[in-house]
Amino acid sequence: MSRKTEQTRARILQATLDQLASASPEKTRVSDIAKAAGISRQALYLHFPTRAELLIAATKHLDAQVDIDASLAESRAAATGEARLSAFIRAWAAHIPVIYPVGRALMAMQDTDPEARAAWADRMAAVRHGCAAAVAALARDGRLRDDLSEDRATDLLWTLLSVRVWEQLTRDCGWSEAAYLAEITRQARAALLSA
Amino acid sequence: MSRKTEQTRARILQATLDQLASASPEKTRVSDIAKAAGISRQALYLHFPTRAELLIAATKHLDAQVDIDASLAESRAAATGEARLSAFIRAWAAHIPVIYPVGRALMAMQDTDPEARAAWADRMAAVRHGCAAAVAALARDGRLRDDLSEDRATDLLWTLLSVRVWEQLTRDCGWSEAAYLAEITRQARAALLSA
DNA sequence: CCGTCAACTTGACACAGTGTCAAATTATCG
DNA sequence: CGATAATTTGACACTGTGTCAAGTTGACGG
Repeated sequence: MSRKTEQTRARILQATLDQLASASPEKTRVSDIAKAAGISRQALYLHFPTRAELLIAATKHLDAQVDIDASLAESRAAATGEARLSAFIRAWAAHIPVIYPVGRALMAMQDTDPEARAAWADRMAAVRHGCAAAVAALARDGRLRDDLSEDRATDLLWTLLSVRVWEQLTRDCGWSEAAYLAEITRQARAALLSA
Repeated sequence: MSRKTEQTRARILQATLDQLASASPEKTRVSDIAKAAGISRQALYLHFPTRAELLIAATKHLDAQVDIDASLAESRAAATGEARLSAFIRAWAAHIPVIYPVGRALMAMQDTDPEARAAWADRMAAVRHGCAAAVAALARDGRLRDDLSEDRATDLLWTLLSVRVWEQLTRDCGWSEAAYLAEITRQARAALLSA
């Protein structure tokens, strides 16, 4: 892959993210993205075989830029389970708005494209993994609600932290991100911690 | 509107609900529904102008069949705010699986069709109204968390009871409906009630 | 300075699904 | 039975994705 190919590829990916962020993701067409990248629609297909793969690649491109692992470092380093839970929620709450535009596009494709479905499921599985780690830390401290298995607790936390919940609270209900963070943290503690 | 027209209309609506329930709603085409109803695709368009309107009509048809108001009677009759909350959640939890297939189809169209969006938003607004009533009853009893406005509390309950949350817990996580009901009720109490 | 090869453009087309139209046919109802 | 409403058949426009082929541009090595 030549220097130029790589440059164009990056340009397309950036144009994809820009376009998704500015217009409603669902009605962003391949031709819109190509135009934003300054190439023809057909040229875009020389780099990415399908719309779904383009979106998936854009997600990875975004990941490479933001380095989610760094923001999770605080969570991993936490001394107690409770601290770990708080730090995890804080990191994730800060991350959602970043991935939301492309996430929305990917979610909208879930029904029609199995690849997009798998890609999004994969990312959500990573979040679930983080939830599970926080739950395990709580359990280790003996702070997990005793009528809840770790699996159930993970399901609950994962659902509480889902993009859909964030979307409804911040977009439909108009909550600020700070209000979301505060209330969801409280909610997660109420859901998981023993009395 | 003649007898026959009404019969056909009802047959189409029922076929729509059946089809939506048996196949994945997003990929149920107008032609599939017409076939299930035993008429031609074009004949279906004589009764419903667009796919969106058909889905909306199917939702109303379903409503007429199930009589949601009756199941909410217990909630409205509740003596205390807490009883009202529990009864409301119970009624809604029983109702979600019923409306889920058509709701899923409507949700999938939200991005492309403004009418479908409005129709679904309207139904969700009705749920929100029920949430608000339960919250108001709690407030009247002085049982509402004092650091929460009624609006905020309603937002929270409404989100907790959203179809997406139900979907994730019961479909993705495999929770039984009973488990969903128990945990969401607990969650709602933890979210709203003062200590 | 000139080929060559890769990247890109232009324009055409197939395909699926929605929605529209007109003409012919079949039911239904008074 | 006859008028009219309901339905069928078949064709077509439109949108967006994805494919294909032929021609153009430009960078780079010899």
